[in-house]
Amino acid sequence: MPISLFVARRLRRAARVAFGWDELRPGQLTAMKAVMRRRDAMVVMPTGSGKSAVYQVPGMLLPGPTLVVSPLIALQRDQIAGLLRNSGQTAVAVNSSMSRAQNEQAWESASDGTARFLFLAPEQLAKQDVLERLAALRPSLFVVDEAQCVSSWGHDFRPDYLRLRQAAESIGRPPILALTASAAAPVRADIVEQLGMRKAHEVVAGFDRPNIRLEVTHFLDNAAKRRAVVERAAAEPKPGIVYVSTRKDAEAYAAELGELGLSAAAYHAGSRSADRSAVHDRFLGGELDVVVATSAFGMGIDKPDVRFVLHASVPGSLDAYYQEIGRAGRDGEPSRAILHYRVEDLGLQKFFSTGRPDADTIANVSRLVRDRATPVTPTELQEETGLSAGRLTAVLNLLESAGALTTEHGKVAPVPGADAEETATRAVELGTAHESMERSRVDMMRGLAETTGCRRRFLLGYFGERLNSPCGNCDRCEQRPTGAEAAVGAVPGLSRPRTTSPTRHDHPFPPGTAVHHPQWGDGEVLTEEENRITVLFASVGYRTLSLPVILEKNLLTAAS
DNA sequence: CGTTGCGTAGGTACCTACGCAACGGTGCAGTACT
Repeated sequence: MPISLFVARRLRRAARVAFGWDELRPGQLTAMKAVMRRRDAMVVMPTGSGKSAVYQVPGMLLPGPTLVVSPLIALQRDQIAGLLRNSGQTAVAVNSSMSRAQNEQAWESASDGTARFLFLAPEQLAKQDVLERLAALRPSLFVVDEAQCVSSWGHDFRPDYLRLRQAAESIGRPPILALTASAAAPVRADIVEQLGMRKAHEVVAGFDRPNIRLEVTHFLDNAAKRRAVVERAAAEPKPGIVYVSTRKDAEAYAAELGELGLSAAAYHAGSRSADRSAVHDRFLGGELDVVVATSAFGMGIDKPDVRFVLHASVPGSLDAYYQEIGRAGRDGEPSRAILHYRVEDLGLQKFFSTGRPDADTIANVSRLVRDRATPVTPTELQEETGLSAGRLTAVLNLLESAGALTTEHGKVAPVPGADAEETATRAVELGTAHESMERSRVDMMRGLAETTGCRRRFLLGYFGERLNSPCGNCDRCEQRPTGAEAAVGAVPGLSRPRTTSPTRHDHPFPPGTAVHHPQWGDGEVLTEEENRITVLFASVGYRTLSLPVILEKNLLTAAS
């Protein structure tokens, strides 16, 4: 019998015995087989599609324990409980919420084989003693759950995410499995690069959630928008989530909705953790009509019957938007994603997307490392520079990417022969490039809000998925119900007959085309609407280009 | 980048207008303190 059939049979049997599943979905099986063949794998599957099983089933069959890097301690608890409940498997976690004795106990069960799964936050893997213990465990699989965090948090907020590559190498480099529910192409590429994945097998399931109606309402006046948010949240079928961009707004809207007699609560990182988990539990338990939340309310919210997600303000990227609206309608019933849009609201998101380390700080840290005769610990550097731990790690990450320094056994040393000035400049450039990409992601959010075409087509195009006919379930489609999308791609001044083939284009840059721009280099066309296209450039991020202009000035060339 | 809150200048005895500074999101871990 061919080996792959044999592996598939083992996987199916394990899934049946442990989880009681009669069969595995095609995406699941493909990804599991890659894991069993000790290949690196990048898996993008929607929540609720059995994504966790991709590591849980092979984890039972592989010889060594499975290490799971997971961003939130609360999420780790849920998954440990879920594993025990669904399959009887014992899993443990090591983190700061537990006593020293509890953590010791967890290490013990991981090493004697009682626990097959060990959950850790990335910050744990920044510690030398943790790495040594992990190396001794000889894990068979290195899982990065919620892997979008590598890209979205690693560059600034939680820089230890960018050190996972080194961590994996120092514990014997087991195969890496990255799991996420949503990641556009550049995010996937960033994850693969930052984790140092080799020939990663990619499994990307469909992004479309056709039961969620997409809608955007434009406002000029802030007061009018705020009134409309309250009215809409009150009028929609419950339960629902209102996303806001500040803690203050969360409190304000929750209070207003409460005054209207709704059962509403605010959720953000500024509240006490007991209050936060109470809101979480009450929402999942069906006691709350509406949660008004910042982006803190997200991962781990798996409630099937959320009927609407209302954005009181734009999120910072289509990735964030998609994740947030994706919490609606998981039961497959009709649901709504409503965005209340003001162009001014993009300002706050632009602000959030800045904050890279400045050139002086980078040069200073580089000099300090270089001036030392021996490798230096980050703690020492922190004392000398006065930078916070996170800030310093972000600077070190940039300098390391630029080839200025290396980290070994938890100590930082200069790369022999590297030009100090050149590498510092390179580090600054890397920071700038990342910031430019982040800001272009905000522009894509604007693109969705301001598109004149089908919103779902735009959104799916961003994720690299092409929708050939308009969705019929967004406000744009409803405004132009007859042959609306036949006009897509039309250049003003050219009359063209309505076509039954919506994939025909009268320009050489349909979505999916690889293109080259003299200033921005290589890119790929993502979406098209009326007389413009959106291109993702590797160097500068997303750019929206006017078709008449690029055609007239011959600005863009199709690569193949 | 836009909103908000504070202080001051203006012209009129308290209230309005303006300018400028501060603020804005996501969590881990480890330490200090009840």
